Amino acid sequence: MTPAALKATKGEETRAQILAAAVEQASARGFESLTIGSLAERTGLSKSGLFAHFGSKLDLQVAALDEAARQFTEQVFLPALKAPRGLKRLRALFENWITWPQRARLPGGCPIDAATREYDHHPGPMRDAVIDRQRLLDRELSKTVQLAIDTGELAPGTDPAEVAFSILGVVLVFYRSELSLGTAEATRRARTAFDRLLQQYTPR
Amino acid sequence: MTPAALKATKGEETRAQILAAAVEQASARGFESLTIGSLAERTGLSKSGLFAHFGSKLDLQVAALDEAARQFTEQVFLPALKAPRGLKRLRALFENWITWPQRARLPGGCPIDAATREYDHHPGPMRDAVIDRQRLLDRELSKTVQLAIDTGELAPGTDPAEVAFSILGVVLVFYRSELSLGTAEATRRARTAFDRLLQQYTPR
DNA sequence: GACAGGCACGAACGGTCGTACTATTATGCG
DNA sequence: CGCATAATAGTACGACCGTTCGTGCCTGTC
Repeated sequence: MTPAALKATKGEETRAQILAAAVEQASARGFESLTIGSLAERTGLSKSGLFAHFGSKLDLQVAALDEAARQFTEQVFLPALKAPRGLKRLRALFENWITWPQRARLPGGCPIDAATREYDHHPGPMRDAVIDRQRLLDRELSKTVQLAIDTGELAPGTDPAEVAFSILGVVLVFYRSELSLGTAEATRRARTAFDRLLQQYTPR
Repeated sequence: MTPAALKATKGEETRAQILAAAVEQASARGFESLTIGSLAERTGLSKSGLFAHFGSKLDLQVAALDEAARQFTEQVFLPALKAPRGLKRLRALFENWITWPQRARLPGGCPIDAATREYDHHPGPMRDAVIDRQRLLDRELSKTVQLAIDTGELAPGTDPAEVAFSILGVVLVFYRSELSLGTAEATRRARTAFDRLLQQYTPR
């Protein structure tokens, strides 16, 4: 009926709701916690009814990871593209990144962070998907850094991958410290670390 | 019999073996994967025989976390104390830290890293233990940084907690990048990031 | 009004989970 | 040695796991 969702059949809508719940749960308790039963209860479906939307539990997990990545792209990466290329865009990306879990109502923190740790050393489709995402992220982050070099805001000769590596470090320690330091304090520290990091690479 | 383990009864020995296996498994698949059955098979005990060593699964998990922390202290922190206080000790600590999983034959990476992500947002004894460990680590790391300020190797007025925060970030991104970049490349990048970080705070 | 498809349901399966209980074996001390 | 006790095995339980299967409700089409 609604013009924006012309092709959304009933089934697709239900599937989307399931995946939304799945991402939320994965954020809090990890992708391994995505059991058919618990998700069925959460969404008000029967186990078999929910199961029918995916061929297997593994497919469900992969779909949930894809959905999480989609949300990340949509809410973190794409909005940053509105900022002018260079440092401003890099800063916007960083800000979107560390505020994403709160904005997206993912109380358990970044689900992709969770997935990475869960499947890093666990061969299978989930690990493959996780590594792909990680490499993609690295590449996009490096590109964003490169643009800041091109604009002259970062020193020429700067290794974009090196900067991307360190930025990811700041994001990870932010996520980790949020609980022990509190969000406000962790945010403050993360911004300071980010600023000092960039300052290192700015031309004098 | 052995003079070093005078008071080690049979049961304590078995318990130690169980915990060693548990830490190894937790490193690879997380503490939530520590099931009675799988550990019993791993150690050649029966389910009930293994279970008798701990009152519950939760106790087993907590004991495994304690054991992992003990190993970390023993193999990462204490050896660094042999280095003279200041930058040398800080560097030794960092080096021990990022090489620990390999040296300790923990193919799944740092088990405490795993535990932190698993229980960050999951109230209960495991989370309490994890947060305690994290705060303890922060404190010890900050102290080590402070010593490098005292020796004049880092600039006076440096905030030790700020430096500790960033160092932890480098360690985390190292762990994460090990798989996608390979250990050699990740180690190289981590060392570079660590050096540049310290350089920021060295008196000119 | 008959029919077809998409969707969800309930019941049941073999399996593993954590955890009680009881029984059996191993150990270490006098 | 003999015996108390510690250590392990055996068995059974209810709960939940992922999955399969048969069934019925809706909705839209001829």
